[in-house]
Amino acid sequence: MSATLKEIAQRVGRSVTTVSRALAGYDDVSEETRTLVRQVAQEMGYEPNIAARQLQKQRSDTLAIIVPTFGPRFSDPFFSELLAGLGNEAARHGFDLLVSTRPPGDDEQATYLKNIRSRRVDGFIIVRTRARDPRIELLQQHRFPFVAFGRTENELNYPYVDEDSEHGIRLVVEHLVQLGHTRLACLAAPPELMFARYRLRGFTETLQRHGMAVDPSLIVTGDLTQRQGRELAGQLLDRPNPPTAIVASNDLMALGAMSAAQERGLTVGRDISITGFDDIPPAEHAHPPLTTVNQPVYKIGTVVCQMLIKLILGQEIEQQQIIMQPSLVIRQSTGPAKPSEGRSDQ
Amino acid sequence: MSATLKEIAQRVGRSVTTVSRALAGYDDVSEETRTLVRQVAQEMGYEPNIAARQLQKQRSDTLAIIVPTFGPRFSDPFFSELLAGLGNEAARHGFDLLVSTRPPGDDEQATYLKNIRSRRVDGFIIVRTRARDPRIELLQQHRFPFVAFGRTENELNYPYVDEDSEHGIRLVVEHLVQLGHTRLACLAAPPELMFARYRLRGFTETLQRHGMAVDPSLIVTGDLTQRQGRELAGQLLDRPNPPTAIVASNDLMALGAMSAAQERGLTVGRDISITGFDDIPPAEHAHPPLTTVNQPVYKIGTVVCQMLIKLILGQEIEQQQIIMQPSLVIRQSTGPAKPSEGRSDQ
DNA sequence: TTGAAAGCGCTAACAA
DNA sequence: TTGTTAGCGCTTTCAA
Repeated sequence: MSATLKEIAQRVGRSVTTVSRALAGYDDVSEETRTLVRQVAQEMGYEPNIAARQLQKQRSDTLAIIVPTFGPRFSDPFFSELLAGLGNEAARHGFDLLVSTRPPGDDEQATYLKNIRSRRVDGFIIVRTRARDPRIELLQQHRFPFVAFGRTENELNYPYVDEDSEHGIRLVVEHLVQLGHTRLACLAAPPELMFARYRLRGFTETLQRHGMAVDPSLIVTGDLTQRQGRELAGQLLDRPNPPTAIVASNDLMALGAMSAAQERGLTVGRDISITGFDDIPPAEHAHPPLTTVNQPVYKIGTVVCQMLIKLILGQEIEQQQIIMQPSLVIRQSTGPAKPSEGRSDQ
Repeated sequence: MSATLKEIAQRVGRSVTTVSRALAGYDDVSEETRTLVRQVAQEMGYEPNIAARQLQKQRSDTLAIIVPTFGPRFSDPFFSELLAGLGNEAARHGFDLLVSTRPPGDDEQATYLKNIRSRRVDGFIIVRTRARDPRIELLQQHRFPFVAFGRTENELNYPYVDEDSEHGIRLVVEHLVQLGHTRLACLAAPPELMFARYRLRGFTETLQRHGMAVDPSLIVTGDLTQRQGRELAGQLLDRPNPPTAIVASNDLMALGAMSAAQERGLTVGRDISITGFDDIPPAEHAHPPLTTVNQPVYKIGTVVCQMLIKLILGQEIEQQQIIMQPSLVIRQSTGPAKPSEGRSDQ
């Protein structure tokens, strides 16, 4: 069906070697031969057999991302956007992107190992880094190329891109404090996720810096889904002395929290302030539009991808570790704290 | 680094062939040899080299999906979920999933051709079928395995899974008619997309069946994003004689429409009814929760994937064309039409 | 400027 | 039960 070098060679009356070199653009092929070969290759719709080339070159020109996710369904716009960034950049460099989802755990490790050993891919993109991340340890141990989106606890010496979550949340909290809020709740994320720690730390430290007490009962942990944001925020709001502002660790939970507030007849931005993190498209188009922290996910995807490809090609990387500064996007889901509102006791 | 058959062969003092067969589980290998080989392979962390196997077997055990998308960013939960369904099912059968995004057009075709000719993948998943779909024609012409999610205008004889959009919208419109609505608007989708046609047809035909006029000015076409849903619905609502219900072609636009209504001080489900299609997770957690049509996207992903793998393996497919029946999910974004409200003239 | 030969790691037909 | 041989399609020495 699709042509091989051999077939072209027969047609042009040259050896396979010569055809190969003509196509590869080597200059030790006569102008005449080169033109002829190229033309015939074109005519025959020649496209090199990937497997053969891989076997010979010991490279697959393929990148992999294994999205750590619980449950079969996942639908976070955050990931769609990251995938688009990674995929488009990979394509620009002639690389393919292999995507799979796998829950964290032993099976996950096995999948990495298998891909490494079978030479299935040339490098990995690691997302949602964990405090102590076995994936990174495994990859380092095998000296296998990878770039992470996120840091780890012990700050190993590996290439990563991350945004400064702590700073992002600081901006959020300061914005709320300026608006007069004093009872702030936090929808935190699972503490094994590094970004969750940074965001939580940004929350508590900024409050403390402003001389405000941190009420541990106002810090609850969710699984980053809209559903949980809605449930947990609901519980928070149903308490006798509810918070006047809710700082969510991601937009999805914030959006859920908005629903919870609205279900209780509250007007978001007036009766309660809610903030997110990520700035996914729905944040802008929610009602009211969500105040959040903009994280350039698409951009991060492209940068991560570029770094990984350089690593694979053995090129120099200018900067091995990149921290991007996120920015606060003030929309209408935040507003001044209501004058007195149930402070004091209770 | 990672072991090869040859290395194992040397260690166990057998030929490469024997090792290969022992590992493959052929029964023409002595029990003793088999055990030994397996054990050594295990010890050495052997994993077959994919490229070599592909080259030999002329199969890549890889599926590809090229998501047709305009602009670099895309973030539709619909696709995340479809990807999860496809990917998980593929993994179950030992297949990998290659994901890329490419805007419709010439470059798209070239990408398909390249993957076919280079034997990069064994089959394609086609999504968002178009009325006359060049991808399907190309693939058919090359006799290359594929399964589509969606039909085409001329209903070619190819394997597909689709949901009955026409029926889905019919359920929606009948629900609204029962609630007393008479001025229904439609946020349609680009007409080259087949599902857009079915949904629009479902809209107009159901209205007609109920003896209601179809006002062409109440049918506007959007690009399926939340942003456009918001803009177009806004325009609709700002008219002198606005609709009392808006039927959107997908959830994202419906969610945008809800924001538009709320920005204008309307209470969705009371002052105006809005419906979606897809039943993506945010639909359930919006405020108010969105009345929509449930489409089992994850499930469709798994079925499509199963069919494609059977096709590739040359197995019999029971049913080449599958139409799934979607179901109406009534939530709070729809409610009775307000008594009189600006009917008559204007 | 060209070609013969080897080999990437694997599987399979055939022979022993 | 095992091994020899060939070959998948390509790239890359090395020699001519």
